[in-house]
This record gives sequence, C-alpha cells and structure tokens, in this order.
Amino acid sequence: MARPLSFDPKQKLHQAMLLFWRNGYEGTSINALINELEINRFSLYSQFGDKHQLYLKVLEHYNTVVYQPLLEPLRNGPIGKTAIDNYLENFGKKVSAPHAAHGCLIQSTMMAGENVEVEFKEVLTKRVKELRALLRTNLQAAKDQNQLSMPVKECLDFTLMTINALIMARKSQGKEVLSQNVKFFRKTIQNW
Amino acid sequence: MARPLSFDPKQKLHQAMLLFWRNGYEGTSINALINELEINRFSLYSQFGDKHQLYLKVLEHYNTVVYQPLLEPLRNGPIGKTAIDNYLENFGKKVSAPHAAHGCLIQSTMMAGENVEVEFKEVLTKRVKELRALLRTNLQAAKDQNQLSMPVKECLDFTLMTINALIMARKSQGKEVLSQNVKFFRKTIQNW
DNA sequence: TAAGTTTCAAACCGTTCGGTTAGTAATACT
DNA sequence: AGTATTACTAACCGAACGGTTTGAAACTTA
Repeated sequence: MARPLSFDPKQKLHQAMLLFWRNGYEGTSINALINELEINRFSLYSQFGDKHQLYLKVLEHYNTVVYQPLLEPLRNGPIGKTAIDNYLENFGKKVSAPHAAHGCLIQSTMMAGENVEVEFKEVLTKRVKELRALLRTNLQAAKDQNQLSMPVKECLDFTLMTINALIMARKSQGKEVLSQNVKFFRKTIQNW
Repeated sequence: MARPLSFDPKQKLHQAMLLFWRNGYEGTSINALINELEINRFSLYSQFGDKHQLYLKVLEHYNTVVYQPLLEPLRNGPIGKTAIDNYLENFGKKVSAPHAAHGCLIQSTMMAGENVEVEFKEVLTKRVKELRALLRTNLQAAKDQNQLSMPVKECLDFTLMTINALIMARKSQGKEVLSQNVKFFRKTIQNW
C-alpha cells in the first residue's frame, strides 16, 4: 500500500560488503557508500540503520556467502588430516578469485585499531572459535589415527596462524605466492 | 639566538610512534597527537611538518629503533639455518615485550586500506625487500651446506609469510601463543 | 479518483578533521 | 637595555565526517 523500493536491498548489501572489504570500516565513509551503492543517503539509513548496524549486517552477509562455504570440507567428508588438506586445497582455489584480493573481512576487522568498536570483534570471535573448533576436531582425529606425531595444541595454533598468514599473503603478494604457500603448507602438515 | 624549544623532539617523536603504532595512520588524529605528546598544535606542525611528513619520520624512527635491531642475527654471526634460528629466537623474545603488543608498524601500514597514501608503502617496500634478501642469503647458504632439501624460493616465501603471521598472532592472541608458535616454527624449519 | 503510506532527493545539523594565521611571550646577541 | 629571532597560545579556516529533517514524488488500496 505504498511506494515500493527502487533498489534490491540484498544486492546493495553485497555492494556495501565489497566496499568495506576493500577499505575497512573507518576507511569507508557514508558518502563513499552512497556513491558506490547509488542510493540516497536517507535510503541507506532507513534501509540499513546507521553505519554501525550496516556493518554488522555486512559481517553477517560475509559470513554466509564467503566464510561458511570455506569451512565445508572441515564439516563434511573425510575427517583427520585429509579434511584439513581438502580444506586448504579448496581454500587456495577460492581465495585466488579476484574479489578476495583484499584479504579477509573478518580478519582485517579483528586486526583493526582500538578505535574500531568492540562489538564487531565480539561477533567475529565466534567465527574464529568456530574455525578453531573444526580444526581441533580434525587434528584430534588425526592424532587418534596415529597420523600426527606433534602435539595437537601446537599444530592447532600454528595452523590457525598460518591460515591467517595465507590470507594476508593473498592481499599483499598476490595469488601466485598464495597458492605456492598453500602447497608448501600442505606438504609441511604431512610431516607432522 | 632565540627562544629554545620547551620539549625534546626525539622524545616526542618516540611518543608519536607509539600512538601511531597503537591506532594506525588514519586512526590517529592530530588532536590525539597533541594530547598524547602534550605539545601545542602549532608546535607539532612547525617541528614535524604535516601529518604525512610526521608519519614518514615516525616510520624512519621505527626502522632504526625497532626493526633494524631485529635483523642483526641475520647480518652477523653464523650463517645458514643457524642464522635464521637465532633470528627467530631473538624475535620471539623481543616481540614478547609489552610495547610490541600492537603488532608491527611496518606490517600494519603495508596492509592498510587503499586510502592510506602510497608513499608510505613505497618506503616500506624497501624494508621488506631487505628482510627478504637477508633470509634468502641464509637459506641459500643452508642449501649450499646441504641443510635444506626443499627449494629455496618456497622456503623463503613461506618463512617471510610466517614471520608476518607471528607478528599478527602476537597482536591478536598474546605473547604465549606467539612464543609457542615461534618454537613450533623453529622445529619445523629443522625438517626442511 | 482520493486517501494513506512510504520512498525519494536535497538541504541541513553539530562535530571533528587536517592545517593556518595572527598576536604574544621568551630567549640570545649586541 | 634594546632588538631580532624564535616558540608559544589560541582562535580560526574550509572540508568532510556521521546522522537528521523536510517536503515533494510515487505508489497501493479503497
């Protein structure tokens, strides 16, 4: 019983995600958003709330369309070392895609300075813990199958760190170095 | 033949470095600087130039007092795997210090969004290349001494990446995880 | 077609940003 | 003591920030 929206909110949210992904939270101004999304200032606010709320929605969107699909090999299929190897193989492929050239939105938000609001980090801590739990499960399975001589905790922390590093290498050094490092890491894990 | 400065420029530069280190370039406002350094707005400008110039001086200061000392084990003393091991051992100790809790100023500047000016990254590329060259020299020496079965380039890229990761882990997960990961990485390298 | 509802564009809000411009206070040299 | 030089304080600048208000335009329903 009223005027319909002249844009698709899902699509605009996606565009907002891409912009935040490129420039970060503080680095993305409202003006930049309304230019990129090509919607009015007021429309942005009435549809998504203020910048803080918008960013929470962006993080949620990122989680569903980017992050969770990456975890799939850790959730289903073979477990143990194979699961992690499959994860890394898939990771290397996906993260070579051009839109991943700016690293990981979750990671860069977590690493942002003290000015960036704590609520974001609180939300994202869940995501990190999730990945950590999945890796632990599979490393423990590997241990139980005698595929692992090193302690599970040490492998876990190092693996988590290396995944962060790979994503960063993608950003700073490009996809060639990324895929080489992924391959190298996969070989390394076999020696654990 | 005139009124002398009421502050020590070196000390103020150091304070500025610590503030930028914590909050990044964009995250540090001029107001924040004059509050932290306890000098007047005009004094800041007349002493250090604008924000851009100040940051270049801060990066230079960081390089001399923080970064270069870390490279020492790669420059002097035994070469080959031992040099890298010594470097990592020293790295783990130094980076456990409280002021390193915010990661590496060089790294976070390099990883900053597109809004941060390119000149900073140009300056810092030299620093990264420097570290890379030192690592390559020592890895090549290790290869020549038959201490290395993996290809030098692969080891080099992975090592560089891991150093970045360690610094990040220091920031996000604290010094305990850092030192555990350093230890783990040192063990890993022995198997290369 | 008229009432009611909601989106739209654009002007506007106070605040903070990086940077500058006076005018005054303090020192050194003659 | 007088003068030149410099650092100092503090007010000020336009631009951009995140966010809000207003009134007209566009649509649905009755």
